Amino acid sequence: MAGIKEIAKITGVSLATVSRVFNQSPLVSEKTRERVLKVARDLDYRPNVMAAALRSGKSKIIGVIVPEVNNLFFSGIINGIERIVSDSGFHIIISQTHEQQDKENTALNSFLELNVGGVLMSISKETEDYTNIQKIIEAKIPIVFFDRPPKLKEVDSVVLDDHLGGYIATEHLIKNNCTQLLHVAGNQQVGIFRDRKDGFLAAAEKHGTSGISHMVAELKTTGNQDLQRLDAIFKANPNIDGIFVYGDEMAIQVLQQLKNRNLKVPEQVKLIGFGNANYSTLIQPQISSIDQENVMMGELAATILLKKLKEEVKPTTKVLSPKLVQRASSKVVST
Amino acid sequence: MAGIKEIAKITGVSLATVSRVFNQSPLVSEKTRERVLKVARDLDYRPNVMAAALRSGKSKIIGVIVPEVNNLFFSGIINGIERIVSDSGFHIIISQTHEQQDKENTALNSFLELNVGGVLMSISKETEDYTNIQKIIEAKIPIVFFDRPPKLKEVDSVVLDDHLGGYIATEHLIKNNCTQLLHVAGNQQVGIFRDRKDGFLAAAEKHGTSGISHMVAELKTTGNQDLQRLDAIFKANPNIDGIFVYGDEMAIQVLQQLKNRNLKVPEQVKLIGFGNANYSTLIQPQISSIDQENVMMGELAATILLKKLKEEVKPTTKVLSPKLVQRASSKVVST
DNA sequence: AAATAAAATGTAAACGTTTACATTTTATTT
DNA sequence: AAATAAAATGTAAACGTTTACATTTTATTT
Repeated sequence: MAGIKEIAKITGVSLATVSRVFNQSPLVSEKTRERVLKVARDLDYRPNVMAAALRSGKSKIIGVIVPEVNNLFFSGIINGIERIVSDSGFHIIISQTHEQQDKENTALNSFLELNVGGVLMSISKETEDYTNIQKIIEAKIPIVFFDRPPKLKEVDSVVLDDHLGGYIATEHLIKNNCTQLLHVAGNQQVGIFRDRKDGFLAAAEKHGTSGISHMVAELKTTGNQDLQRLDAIFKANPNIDGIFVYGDEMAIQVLQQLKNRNLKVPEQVKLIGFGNANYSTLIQPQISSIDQENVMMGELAATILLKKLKEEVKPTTKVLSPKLVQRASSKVVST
Repeated sequence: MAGIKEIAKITGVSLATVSRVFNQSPLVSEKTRERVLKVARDLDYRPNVMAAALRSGKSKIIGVIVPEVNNLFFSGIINGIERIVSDSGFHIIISQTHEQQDKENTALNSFLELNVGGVLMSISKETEDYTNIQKIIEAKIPIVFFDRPPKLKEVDSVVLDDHLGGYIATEHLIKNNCTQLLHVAGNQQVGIFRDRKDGFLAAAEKHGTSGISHMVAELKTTGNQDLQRLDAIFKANPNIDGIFVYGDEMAIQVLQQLKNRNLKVPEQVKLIGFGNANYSTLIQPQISSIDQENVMMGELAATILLKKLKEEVKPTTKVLSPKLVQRASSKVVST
């Protein structure tokens, strides 16, 4: 395998100059640059990332930490990141936390060992101790958070406006003539679920004067108990005609419950989920949802990181707006 | 950040000896080993992976290539790999091909640049040219394939017995009193889908003498046309009472179709999918499926790779047996 | 106790780059 | 044309390990 040395010898130029060519230094004439690149191509030269990393103290690796890889939201983000990073010469290394702080710490330590050039991450639900994140920051490794930033100031992050998402979903139901609203809310320990509920409340209360009533059912577990509680609510409140569910997976199950009660969707009850998961479309009727713009989120986070790798920029928080995706489950049906 | 040099100085031992300690060389006395490890702990020493990789030509990184990360099958495999590799000091780097050969090549080249210690991969559906894989093999980098090996001899691989899976699924339907069998088959270009179909045929034909009849509907696209064709089949063959679908995602859609035709599942028609995806349980009735033992597959592939990293072992192909997971959609109902 | 073998340790070069500093070449100004 | 500034190139050390080979120490055999 040819190295910088061979290229230097063949082109009759010094090691330093060859190195400069590959690091796009402006301190090299067009003529020699071309000569060097030609020889490099001929020799099928590929820079030794390890050597460069050792000498410079920074590797061409970007560490990505997500709670779970097998999740449409996060895998979409990863795709967005890949799209941006792929032609920048950086390699991506993905770690999962499975929502466990110790796995997160292991991953962060791994990144330190690898001298990663930068980090993109979403913190786990469990994480409350930020010392490992601080280590990264102290090591001057640029880090950008997406979706779930830590409660620290002066950090870069790209997040979704979940409050707005809840608001949009609810307003959509109201516009489509729903008057008795129900929000099936997720675990209120989780910030984003709280935001979605608050968005629901804000929209519902805004229209409260015009005969709109609303209620919230908060789910605790993911087991069958929750579903039974929900069913009891449907039984006790037969007038419910619009439901906003905090997530698509639960929305599918709510749809099943409604079917079991012989409530027609969307004729009698309109339904909207959150997350725009692909299985929203596997079922009949297809379920309306709120798209989280996750690919965009990944692209943005990566873009910010790449910029930080080049120059000093002060921390920013970018807030993305979710988008309504209307499908059959919330359509107005003329009778 | 402390290095091997500081440790050597403090313990009064040479660089080489310190290095030996961290590489579990047997050529170091218990006494000095302990002394070195103690000092290392005190200094919070962490070996510089880059330097080691540069000198030895092999990095402590294992490259993993999957078609798609957002896929329960592959993410399960990744989890299996992580479980085995995590406490071996190796780092995992995951790349997706999105079933495109050029992305696969990019990933493989990336791995060469990073001097990965080993590779675990499942080739993309598109891949027919193995030159990049050969490059890895020529570079003496151990490689183990899972689920989709290339058509090369002398490679290590861990695969699923899809034929057996199809057979088990079909036999399950027959045992549960189905006599008019339908197999909804996937794209026959794909080897595993062919195997599943062959398994179906083998089981059906074995019982053909005892009044079992069977037919196959092969799907070409994933669009609505296929669903319409299927519906036509159901209409023309109202006696079908057992359906084996090549995958769970399609199985959900088949279930919808059956419901639309007012065919009761499992009372009138029994249904079984393949893959044991989590959404099989989101819907009513929950869909029976064939579990692909993917976590086990990842664990096994990783185990084989780690062994290959230590010693010379000759290529093996390990075939895993899929398992039946029975749920409501194929239960026998007493009337 | 001497001779030999085995175990433990040490020396020094090397892996392939980057980079601070020095030097040379080219372009610009007077 | 000389003086100066800017651009391009070169030199050599360094990054933190590993490892072939050499040497010393310890254990074993005669």
